[in-house]
Amino acid sequence: MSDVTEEISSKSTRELILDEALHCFADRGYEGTSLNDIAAGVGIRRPSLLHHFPSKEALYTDVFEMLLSEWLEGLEVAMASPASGWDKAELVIRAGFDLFARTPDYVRIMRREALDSGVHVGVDLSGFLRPLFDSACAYFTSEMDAGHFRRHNSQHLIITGYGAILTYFSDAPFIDELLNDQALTPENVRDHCDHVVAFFRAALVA
Amino acid sequence: MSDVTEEISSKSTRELILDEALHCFADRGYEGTSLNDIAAGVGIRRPSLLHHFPSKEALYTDVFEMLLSEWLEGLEVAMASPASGWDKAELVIRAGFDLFARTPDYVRIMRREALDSGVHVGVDLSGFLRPLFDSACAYFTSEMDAGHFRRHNSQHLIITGYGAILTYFSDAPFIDELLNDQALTPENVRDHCDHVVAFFRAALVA
DNA sequence: AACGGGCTACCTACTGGTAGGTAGGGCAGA
DNA sequence: TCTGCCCTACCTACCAGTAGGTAGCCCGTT
Repeated sequence: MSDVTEEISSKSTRELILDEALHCFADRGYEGTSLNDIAAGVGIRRPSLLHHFPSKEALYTDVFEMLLSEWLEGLEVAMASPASGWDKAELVIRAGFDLFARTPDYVRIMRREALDSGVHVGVDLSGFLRPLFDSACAYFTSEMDAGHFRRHNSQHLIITGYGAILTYFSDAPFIDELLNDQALTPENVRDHCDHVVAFFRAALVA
Repeated sequence: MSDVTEEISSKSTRELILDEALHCFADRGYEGTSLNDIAAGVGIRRPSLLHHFPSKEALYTDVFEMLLSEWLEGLEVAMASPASGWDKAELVIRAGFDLFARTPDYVRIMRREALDSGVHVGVDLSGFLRPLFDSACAYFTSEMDAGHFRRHNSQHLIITGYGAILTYFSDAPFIDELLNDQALTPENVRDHCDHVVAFFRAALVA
């Protein structure tokens, strides 16, 4: 019970910090973000922030774990679907787009982490994502064996899909300039999602 | 004449600095790299480095302009090829892979720049790349109109390709972990290139 | 009275950048 | 051939500013 009240009373500021930290880290990266920036965004001083998190790295790790758990949850639900064949692949692609469109800041943090080879985060990133990767590989391979999909190397296929989907969100500011338009409006996200789905379908389904 | 000797004597250190800066910026980003890091890598002190470049930002801009000119050169040659239809698309994809495999550090800097919306660099990035983007769009659109390719939205198609190709190099450390293998060995790069070519061919060529 | 959550004031380490000095090569003129 | 000068490339020492983090006080709630 005391747990709960403690949670409620402290959660507000703590969550405000997590939200602001998420946004700052996504926007300017780990090194480019100072605790002063985050604290100022919340409306408190840096030492007050450090009252809630023991260090910058601990704060970052907490943000990153939020990210991972949300992704894992979102994708596992889609991958556990009883659908099969192309329907399931499309379902997972669309789930990924929904997930990433909902949390573009997460995508940019993940991309930065991939670039930095995970030096800032104290969690076992590959340990987290390998199971998803492996089960996705197994799915595509079995569908190819069954003749439902054209034959491709499953690992490379998934890496290609990962890059194609994530890039649209991570590089959104850059794509804005290329398109002379806002990449992340709901319509444009849907358009791109439809395109990726159609593209992968054309490549996979004979 | 005095120009030449001046160039020869100073070029060596200047180029060493540019090389080291390229590597550091790619590895740890603009904010994560200090001038001390770069100077130490070259084997000189920071003030000596600032003798060759007026500021950190100027050094970064020089590195980035090296990148842009090399990319522009490499891709324009491929895009100017007289080939047509799928042959030309494959040629450009393979040229891109060659280019990026030769200079993976450039890819990572470009990706960081895309994430940071180009705040560090004093050059007009979209102005540089828009012509390539637009002419690639025009090419695919005309080939689709001629019935050589399946119909897709050209802009989204190129963004998908851009993401699929670049990610393999920018996220190489991350992909290493996923594959339990070195992503950037010549064999693996060739394999992935072959995969992307086959994948795009399957999606585009009816 | 105890305490949670904020504050000011401070610390050390390090940042990008500057000031000023030095070693040594190239070169014009005696 | 020697001498004096300039220039490049590097150095040490320092600057102001900012980073992350700590110590300790204040104050409203319980």
